[in-house]
Amino acid sequence: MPELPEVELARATVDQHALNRKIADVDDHDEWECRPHHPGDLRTALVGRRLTAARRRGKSMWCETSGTGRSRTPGPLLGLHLGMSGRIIVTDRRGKPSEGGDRLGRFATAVEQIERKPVWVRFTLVFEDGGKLMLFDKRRLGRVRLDPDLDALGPDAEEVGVAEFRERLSRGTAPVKARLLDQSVIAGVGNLLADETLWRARISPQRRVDTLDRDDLTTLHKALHRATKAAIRHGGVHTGEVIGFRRAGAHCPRCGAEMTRATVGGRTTWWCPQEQR
DNA sequence: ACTCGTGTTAGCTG
DNA sequence: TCAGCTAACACGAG
Repeated sequence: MPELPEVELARATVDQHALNRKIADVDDHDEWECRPHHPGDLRTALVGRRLTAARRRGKSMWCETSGTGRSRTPGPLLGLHLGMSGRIIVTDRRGKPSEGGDRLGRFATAVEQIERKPVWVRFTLVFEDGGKLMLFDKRRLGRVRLDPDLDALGPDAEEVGVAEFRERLSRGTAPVKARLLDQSVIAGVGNLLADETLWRARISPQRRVDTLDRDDLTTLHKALHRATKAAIRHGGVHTGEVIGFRRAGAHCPRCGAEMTRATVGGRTTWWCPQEQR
């Protein structure tokens, strides 16, 4: 589920509903999700503080925290990574989930899921008012950590300018899709957003970056920007124009040619062999 | 039973 | 040393 658009929606939910509520308790028992911390570490670091801001770069999000008591010194950053299947759920004092930027009805499912699979709640902040911020993560590839290292991330895919994009993406000889997926080059592009972007730009995922000219890179930058914006607006990367056609026997929604599948950059990749060159 | 997967990363290779 | 690639991670879904 989570690529940049989903993480941005999660960040917006935290920003709108979880800030400035005092943290009364923390459930950080999941040693895998909270590694390398140990149970109680996050609790000790966070109880008594408030989240003061929700930030994001690529697929990584983090919250700034306040000082405790009289201390004005800010607390640690709380890093939240959704991994492959994580989602953030914030509830109010009555246990009702916040709507966030999400569609109607989605949170009803979230509540049902939590009730049906409480073990998939890997991390919880309990606020003084009784509400919670939960990381619900089926596959357990998400991560919670204090003061996460963000230095390895490239510029955010939604914000990077065309000149820097061209310069960073064109370095090396890898297939363009592998380069798009490399979070140290550009942060935020996942498997589906990469396929959507390349389809919009009419560029083959297998094209080596050293064969792309200036115009190709400009086109790609514009496609990435538009695909990302559209995904955020429509509620997730799965709403992309070509995503529903990433399956055997499907045909390109623009030209009708049969879609092709291969592994590129280590991930299952679908593209239109007619238009994407 | 067996394969696949919307993410990240340690470890290997040339 | 580095760019690039693979396997492994956890665990449910088909």
